[in-house]
Amino acid sequence: MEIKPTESELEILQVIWKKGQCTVRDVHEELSKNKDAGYTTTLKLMQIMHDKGMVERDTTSKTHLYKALVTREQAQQTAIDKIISTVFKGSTSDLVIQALGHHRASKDEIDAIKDYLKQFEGK
Amino acid sequence: MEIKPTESELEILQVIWKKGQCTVRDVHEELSKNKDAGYTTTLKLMQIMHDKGMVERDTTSKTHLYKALVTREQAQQTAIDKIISTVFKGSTSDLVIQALGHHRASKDEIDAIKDYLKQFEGK
DNA sequence: ATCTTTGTACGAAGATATTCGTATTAGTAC
DNA sequence: GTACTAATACGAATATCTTCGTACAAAGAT
Repeated sequence: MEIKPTESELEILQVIWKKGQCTVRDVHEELSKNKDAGYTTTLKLMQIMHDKGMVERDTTSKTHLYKALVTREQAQQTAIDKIISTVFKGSTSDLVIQALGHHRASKDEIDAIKDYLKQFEGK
Repeated sequence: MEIKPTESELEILQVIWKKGQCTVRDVHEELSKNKDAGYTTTLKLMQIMHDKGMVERDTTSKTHLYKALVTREQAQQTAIDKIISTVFKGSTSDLVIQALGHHRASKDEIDAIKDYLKQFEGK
């Protein structure tokens, strides 16, 4: 299945990923902090996401409860694949170096990456 | 200035970045290899990119010559910033590790990254 | 000079994404 | 029950992106 959330869908997914389970109102309140859109706009988007199979919902009570079907990891992978092929000429290391260069990582983060790289030692 | 090339614009930029300087025909031939769209579609898109200030063009001769004004590095940075904030919760190291995990990097690439990380040694 | 080829300009149709108004329904309070 | 509130459903307007047909202009071949 092809996973390609749009801009707005990603904003919504972020809220759902964070809270785990959401009503439309939950999502809307959260989005309202940064952006100003009508309640029914959020509702409609979430309905569309449901149609697309990106989220599931429990409709037993009047107020529906939404959960993500697309995991954050899937979305991460899709996003990485896309930018590696479109702007990084297929080079993973270019991406990594560029990322580290402009987003000053903390020492812990650097250490985490170094640890991660150790597994390639013997090769 | 906000740089946010669309999907199609990115495909075109890739060709321009690679060749440095392009006619519409150059770009179109290149795109035709993977995709099948009309010549005037490519032309129109490049005109729009010009309107948006993404490319400049030399119109002294009948056949116009296009150059990119948006650099690959800028596009890379924009792309990274966006996915770090939308799907990686702001964590650069998550991005790096996820990237390395799914795109088996070559030994040379790994080495390049290790070298790069050395500059953080003393900190 | 005319014909053919190759190019640009431009408008408009089609596709997709976003926004919102209005109608309706379910629950709550009185 | 009636009125009020909070929710969903749905259609339609708007915006943005993509595609292409048609018109016209410049250059080259005969």
